[in-house]
Amino acid sequence: MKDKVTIYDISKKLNISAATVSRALNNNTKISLSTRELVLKTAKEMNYKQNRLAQALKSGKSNNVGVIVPYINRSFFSSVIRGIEEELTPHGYHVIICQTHENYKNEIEQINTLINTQIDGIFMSVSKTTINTEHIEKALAEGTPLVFFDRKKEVPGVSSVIIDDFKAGYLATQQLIGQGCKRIAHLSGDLNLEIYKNRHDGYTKALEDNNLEVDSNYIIKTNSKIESGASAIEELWKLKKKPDAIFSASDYTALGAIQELKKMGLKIPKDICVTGFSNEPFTKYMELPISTVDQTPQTMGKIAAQVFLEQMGENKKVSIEKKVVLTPELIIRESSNRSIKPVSA
Amino acid sequence: MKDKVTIYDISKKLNISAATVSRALNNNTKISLSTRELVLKTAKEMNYKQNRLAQALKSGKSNNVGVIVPYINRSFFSSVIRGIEEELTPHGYHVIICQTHENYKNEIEQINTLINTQIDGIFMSVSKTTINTEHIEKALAEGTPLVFFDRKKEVPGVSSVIIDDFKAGYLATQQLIGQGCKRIAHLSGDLNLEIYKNRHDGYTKALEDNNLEVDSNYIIKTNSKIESGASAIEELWKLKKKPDAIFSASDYTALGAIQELKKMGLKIPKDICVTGFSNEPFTKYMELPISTVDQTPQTMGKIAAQVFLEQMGENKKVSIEKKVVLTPELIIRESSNRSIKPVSA
DNA sequence: TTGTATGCGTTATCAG
DNA sequence: CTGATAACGCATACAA
Repeated sequence: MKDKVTIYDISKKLNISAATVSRALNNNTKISLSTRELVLKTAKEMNYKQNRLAQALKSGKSNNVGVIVPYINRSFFSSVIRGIEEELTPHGYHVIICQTHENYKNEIEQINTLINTQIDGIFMSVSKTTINTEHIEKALAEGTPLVFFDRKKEVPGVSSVIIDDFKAGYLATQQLIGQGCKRIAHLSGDLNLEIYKNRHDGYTKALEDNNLEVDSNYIIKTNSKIESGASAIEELWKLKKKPDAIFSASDYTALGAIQELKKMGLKIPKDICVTGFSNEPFTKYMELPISTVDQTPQTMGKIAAQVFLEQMGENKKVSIEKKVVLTPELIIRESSNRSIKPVSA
Repeated sequence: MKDKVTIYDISKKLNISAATVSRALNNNTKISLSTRELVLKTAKEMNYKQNRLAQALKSGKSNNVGVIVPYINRSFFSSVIRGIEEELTPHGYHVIICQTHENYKNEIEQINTLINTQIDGIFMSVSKTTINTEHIEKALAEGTPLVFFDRKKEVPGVSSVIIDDFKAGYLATQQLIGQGCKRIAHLSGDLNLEIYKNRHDGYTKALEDNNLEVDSNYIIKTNSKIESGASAIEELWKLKKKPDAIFSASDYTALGAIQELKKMGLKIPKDICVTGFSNEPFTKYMELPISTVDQTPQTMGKIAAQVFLEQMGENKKVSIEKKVVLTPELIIRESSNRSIKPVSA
């Protein structure tokens, strides 16, 4: 509609050159105070808006970053994105979001179109089906810095911000042992992802350190869905020795497990303790609040953004690789706490 | 790092003009099949990536849209964004996200910087503190199409996609009446927002239609927080005639109310029925699942995107104004259903 | 069908 | 301190 006003329009009106107007607007080079103020004033009067596109083309910097996640409406991911946005907005960056739907092919596609739009950086959590890292290496070769968060792959030159999933698995299991549990089952996720592998390893290490047997029958692979938790319990209850605790790598499977256990008439935490993972909002609100591990997603996003900013600050020739590992927080609630009286919420 | 390859590089290598390369790449104008294939082939070989920034500057179309919401990590908003992303990505658009933190000043700021980046359109849910609509009118005057979703303001020429909050309030209240409830309290939100006003109005209309008195003492303003729901109950219980049902405009206040009611020893739904709003994930997972209203956020996002696409298709001179009203779905769960036996989940 | 020239809005590099 | 000019990468009107 209304034609956008450019520095040219201002220069004409003021009978000065566009270059001068540009300088006045960016107030870096030496320029007379009087003309600068004049330019600033008339710019405002004429409702001038800088065209960031032209500026981006000229400078090669778009001031946009891309965030690639499996699904944006998952509590964890949207919280990370919130952290990224809040850290980057004050620095003039905009955040573009992309979803992979846990699909490797989409992930490649998203990276490519992001690169085409001259993105300044990419934040990503790889999808479950991602095995190869060629697409990531290509992005790097293209000169686009990349930061992994939570779900990472080993790629030289790529920074990452994760939590210590091993420690989280260890602490959670240790706490269950502390409640007197001896036969602790683990509902695991896709071991193709490091996070699930590490939670699993932390779990087994805790068992070993406490001289408890690691029984592969007690380790069930699940897919982070509620139903998956219920069927895992069914499977476990076919065993001769039933578990007396469940450490689930996901809150959803933990919930499904709890629902199934209750259906079978078991009392939680008296008969069996349960701990989940991720601190999904619902775990806190249940009448039987579920113990879980908080991954501090918002902080994770903020740190990832800071790592990116650092990277942009350096002379970008060297790709400094920074590995940040955040400490997870075990949140002990009623589902794994036998020492408190259950108070109905 | 590696220098980006341009159409110029291709043209040099092939001894043809850059214009021809451009045409071949966009395969619209008449061009010989042989050269087009040659260009396409060598483009791939040279790992050519189209610079969408330059293209955007040239065409005046950035292929980016902005989405402005209070907080991105709220289930409702992230689901709407998911819908928008999924509808727009196939059309080559990227989605930029902005948060207002329910702050009017931030909202203005966000709109302005979005316009500076030559965004092609804006989707937004206004913040609670937004009264004035000048900033929105300015965006329109600038030529940027805008689509409201859920939380809208009356601005001429702006399309919107919302749910029928009046109907939702009416249906929810009606259902409570159907359970035999006669003294239904309403935990309302900020009436500055149309959505809360409409839920409120639907509530009162249902009462009137059933010859039940509308008692202003039964209408408590809350802020969508859990604690707010608890204190609302405290306040209501100071009344001589206690309510026998609660229709809350938010799931969080409904949850707070339920917690407080249980603390006081009341049985839900026997002694009192409760219905919330938004279908937050936790309402489904509770041991006492909470009745609520589903706003079909993902669909809302998809429709909003479609309205935008239509708008872009038309000759953009006329700002067609489209008002879409989606039908909410009342989800009746145990907290307001006296006819089913409570089955512990 | 293809090439030449120009401009999108900025900024950087020169002169002056 | 300021002005003219080129360039970022692409797409189009026009000419050939």
